[in-house]
Amino acid sequence: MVRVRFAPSPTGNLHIGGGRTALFNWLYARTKQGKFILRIEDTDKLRSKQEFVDEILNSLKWLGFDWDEIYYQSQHFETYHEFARKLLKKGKAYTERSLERDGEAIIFKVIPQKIKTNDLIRGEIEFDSQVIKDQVLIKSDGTPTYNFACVIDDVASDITHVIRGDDHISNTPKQVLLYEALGFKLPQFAHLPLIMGMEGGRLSKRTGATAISDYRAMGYLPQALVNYLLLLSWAPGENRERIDINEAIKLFDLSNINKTSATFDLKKLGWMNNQYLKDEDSEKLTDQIIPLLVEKKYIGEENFDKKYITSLVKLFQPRLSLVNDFPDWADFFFVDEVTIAPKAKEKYLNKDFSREFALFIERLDGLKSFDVVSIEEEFRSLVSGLGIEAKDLIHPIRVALTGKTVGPGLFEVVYYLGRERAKKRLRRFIK
RNA sequence: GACCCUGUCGUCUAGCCUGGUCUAGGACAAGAGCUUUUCAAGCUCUCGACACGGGUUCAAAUCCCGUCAGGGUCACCA
Repeated sequence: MVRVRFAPSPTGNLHIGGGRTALFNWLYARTKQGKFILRIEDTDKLRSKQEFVDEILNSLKWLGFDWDEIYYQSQHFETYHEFARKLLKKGKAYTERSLERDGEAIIFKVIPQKIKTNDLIRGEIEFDSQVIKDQVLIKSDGTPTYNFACVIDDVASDITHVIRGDDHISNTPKQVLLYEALGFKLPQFAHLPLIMGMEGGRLSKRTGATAISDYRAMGYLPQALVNYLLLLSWAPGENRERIDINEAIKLFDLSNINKTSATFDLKKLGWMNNQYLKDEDSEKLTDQIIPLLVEKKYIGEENFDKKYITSLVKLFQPRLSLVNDFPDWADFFFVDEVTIAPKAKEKYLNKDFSREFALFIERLDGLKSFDVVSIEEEFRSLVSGLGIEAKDLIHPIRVALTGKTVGPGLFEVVYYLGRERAKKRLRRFIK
């Protein structure tokens, strides 16, 4: 059975690169109906923090990656020592006492040889152990080093496929040497290409947010982020961009993962998010948006009309690229005084519309049924009577009502604003 | 510096394994236009790439070699 693992160290948040590694491991496990093991690499006592463990677990859950087992390295220190002692006894390792440190380190002797590994993504890779120094297994403080613990744990957990970032390629020969010295069977290795920032080099804070939780906070949908990440070194074929995770499980295979590192492109992520936002359940989205509106003091914490807000969400859904854009885009539905953007005023409210606005108010007052269709009918009849084009009045009215030059269809805006509020906003421009 | 990995539109990629169907396909971005209402939505169109040089071959994006470029790793960090 396929058993894979994702092994973050809780010395920081789960970042985009880690999320992608988790994704491919999880996907592979689900594709092969194997197990996905989460291993917390908390051997560094000083830098490991519980809050990071929580953060990583939450991010993973948010992305939708459930794990079958969880394993903490800090609970297995005895095992590391046991195997280190074995190597010592076999003469494959030695101890060393340094002047600056207390305690004794256990160090692995590297014997000159050629090491060949067959990587599932890159093919055959050959190393010469001459370039590898003797490896510390147990540090003077008694904690294991990364490469040693990694090997012991992968064996302890029966890991069949080690799927990890490209940056671990040069750790592979060191680990292979340890597998051989301990007489363990080698797993299959698969090294994923790295994700780069827009300016080249690793994705870093300078290039934008790196933590998965940041993307969550900004208003990206997990499905969109996962879909985007998936496309960053894998393609479902048939020129498809959107792919549902369950479909990906059917189509995924390690063999068609790219070898080339990919640049993280926020614009495409934004487009992807919009694709998913369009189809997202409006009520669910509303639940996500309500706290944002509360925060802006657009609504109270208790008394608000959820149905009404849901209707507004529906209005903006097709054109929203971030959930968090909603409060700013739809602010005119929630504030008493709309602020008119100077540029908007200059573009569409640059002359006197007193007569037109007054006539429109009259039409609104005369409406027996205040609904989107009727509003539009009255408006059309008004402009044809005035002998002007619809757009000549639509834009000025939109700016007067919303303060913006862009937004949902005008008649929907009037309808959801309500007759009285619409009239009040128009009157401000009647001299 | 040493070792390792990688090079198709600005970006993500299809094609490469199993040479001809590739005057290289799609998506994002950009630009232009359309939409009896805006665009940050939708539709249409345009721009735009096989890193370079040498082989092999009737034929190379596809196979081989070299160069160059980018990236990664060289800790008692993980």
